[in-house]
Amino acid sequence: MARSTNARRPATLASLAAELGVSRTTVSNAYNRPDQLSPELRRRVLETARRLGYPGPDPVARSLRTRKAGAVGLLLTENLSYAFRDPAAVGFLEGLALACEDAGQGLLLVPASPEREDVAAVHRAGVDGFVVYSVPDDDPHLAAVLERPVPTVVCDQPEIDSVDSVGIDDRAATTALARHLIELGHRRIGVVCMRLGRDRNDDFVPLERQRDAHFHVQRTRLTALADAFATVGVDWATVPVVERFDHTTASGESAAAQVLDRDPEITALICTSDILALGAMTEAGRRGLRVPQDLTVTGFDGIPEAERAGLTTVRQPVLEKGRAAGRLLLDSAEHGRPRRVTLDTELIVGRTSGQPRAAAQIWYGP
Amino acid sequence: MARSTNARRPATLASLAAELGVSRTTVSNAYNRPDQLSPELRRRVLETARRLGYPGPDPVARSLRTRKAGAVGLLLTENLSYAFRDPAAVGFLEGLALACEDAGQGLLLVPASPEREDVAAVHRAGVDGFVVYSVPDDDPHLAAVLERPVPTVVCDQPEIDSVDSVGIDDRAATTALARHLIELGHRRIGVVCMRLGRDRNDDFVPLERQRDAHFHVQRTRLTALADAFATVGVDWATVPVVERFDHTTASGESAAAQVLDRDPEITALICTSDILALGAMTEAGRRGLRVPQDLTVTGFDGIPEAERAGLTTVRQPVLEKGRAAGRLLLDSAEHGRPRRVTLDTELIVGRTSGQPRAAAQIWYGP
DNA sequence: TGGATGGACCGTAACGTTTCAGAACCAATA
DNA sequence: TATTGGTTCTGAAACGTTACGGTCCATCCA
Repeated sequence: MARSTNARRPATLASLAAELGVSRTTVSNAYNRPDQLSPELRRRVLETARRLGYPGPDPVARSLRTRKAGAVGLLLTENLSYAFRDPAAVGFLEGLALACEDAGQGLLLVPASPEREDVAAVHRAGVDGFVVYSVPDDDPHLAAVLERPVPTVVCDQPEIDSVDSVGIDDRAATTALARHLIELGHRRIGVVCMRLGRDRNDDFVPLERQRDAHFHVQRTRLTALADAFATVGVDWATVPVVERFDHTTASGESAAAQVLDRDPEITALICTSDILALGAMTEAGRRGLRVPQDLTVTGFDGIPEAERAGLTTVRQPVLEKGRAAGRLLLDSAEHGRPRRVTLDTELIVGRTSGQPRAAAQIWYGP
Repeated sequence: MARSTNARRPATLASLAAELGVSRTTVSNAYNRPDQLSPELRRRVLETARRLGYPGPDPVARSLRTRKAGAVGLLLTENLSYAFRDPAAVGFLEGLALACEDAGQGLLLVPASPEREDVAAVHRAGVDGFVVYSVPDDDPHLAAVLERPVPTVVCDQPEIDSVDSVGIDDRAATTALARHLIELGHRRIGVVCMRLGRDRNDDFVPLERQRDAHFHVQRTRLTALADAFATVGVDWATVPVVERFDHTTASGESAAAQVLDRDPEITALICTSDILALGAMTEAGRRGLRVPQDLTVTGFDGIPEAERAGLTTVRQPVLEKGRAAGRLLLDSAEHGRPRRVTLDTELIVGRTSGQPRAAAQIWYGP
């Protein structure tokens, strides 16, 4: 059977050069450095390439030779569904994508689901650097990234020696939020937080688990809350803290319910993300609790939906965070010590925080 | 000056083999096929690797040899900001990312801004296939993708010979929407659509430009509207159609204003996306027009925000679209003719469509 | 006419890996 | 003892490209 010309072994730069009777270098130059050969020869090369079905230099072979992949890897060990549904994560992604686009670099989403222990995807990623966004500090994927000999920027992670990082001052931001609540008079509070480790624990969080939390951001916020409320005599051990693995409004609802079931007397429910807070508001409404008269609810992030809802929260510049991470990674200038970028946050006092009933009596009482 | 051992030329599989006095094959096997060598030797290999700082097989070299990049390229020639701000696009991305994750493949966002004529990024992308999402049919990036000898799936694009595609029946969906409005009695309408070509034209759209629109989806929807309204005697040439380059609610606002300025008598404003429709509602409110009593507004996509707003729209399964595109691309089974996946849509009649004033008089008059 | 200049092109040597067919060895079987 | 079968390891050949350091030759100027 005669084979069509298409079916034969695909053309390469070398075969094209042979066909033309020129050197491989010349063919390479025809694509990469048009000024290095005569226009006439270049035309012939390109025409012959078309005739032979040569699709141009193979990107992988090129990468091998030039030692440049032209892409940045993004590691976010989060179930991708949640990542794309969390406006804060999407904003980060947008910022990072913009930085990459500006630099003409691709952005590779590395397939690393939390369940999958398989680190091979990290090894297989052909990238010039990694951005690691909010993964547990004991995640094997993170370890695998750090073993790769490429620059890395971590974001919302504990600082690592000799690795650049981007983040906010979670402690200061949380402290400001806590002070706001303290000044309003809240002393009996509950907390809803995101997952604290790689294992699922949709339940109350013992002090030990809070202290050993593997998500740096969550741990820092909890500690800051504990410290702030300690200054006004609140025993943190008595504060109900509930954790949710899935980062959804539904989680916020059920977690709020769990806290309120345990201690119906709390006057404020502090959530470590807006998504959770929005769910908590739903649950409050379901119980006939008015916000903020009966219950103060706060979030964290400052996503648009929270703003619309008038949520008291901490706004953080998520897009800038992504952009900063990208810039840091792509700015290849030599730098001795690791660079740290800390972005500003802003306490947004909305309509969901107010004085607790008891405090209100003190203020407005006889 | 003595150099630290770190500064010397990085270790490779070959140098590691030399150090150990074994063949390269054996070292390769130590990483990729542990069952092919004795546990003892494997331990030695891995230990020596650690000592020499060998980070494991280079992913690019591996890709060159295996002819697998382990990643899928996504081409969306849209300003990335708008892509990440459009819930429909994010939903698509989520679906595609899920499909890739399931298959253990990476997802590479190819940096191709609409302004940038530079197609090099497409050539440079080390991927096993491409997904092309809603780019103009004359986009040079698309042409570059089609020249690459890798499988491709196009989405929301005109069908291309021998290329798989995913989409919805835009014509049928739009026709259903138009019929709904026609049955309500609307005859005098205005249209707000997304951009129709690579050039910016934030203005009214002549018939010719509608017909020659390079965005398949927009073109199809406009044609379907024209045909549907033609059946009830509406001369499409008299229908104000306004285009906006940027896909934002602000665009929806200004476009609605432009239409209403031109013809304040219209009873329905049809927008080809929910984002635009939400903006149009804002503008209607600003003018004191009640929706739907004074003005009917419709969208397209069925994003959550539209649902909350009670928008009359067409819901399309954006996540499924992304997932289907990914599955199609990654299902490497040989298939003769190109595959076409058409997903179902649903007309959502919300609170933003009603009878026009004139029609209402007919119904409820004396 | 000699020498300098610069454009056009070339040959070789990597880049770091996987694959494939087999070699060497050893134990067990006939 | 010869044969078989299995495990463990090897050598050489790709995979397709670009970097580097040239050579060659026509042209220009003095």
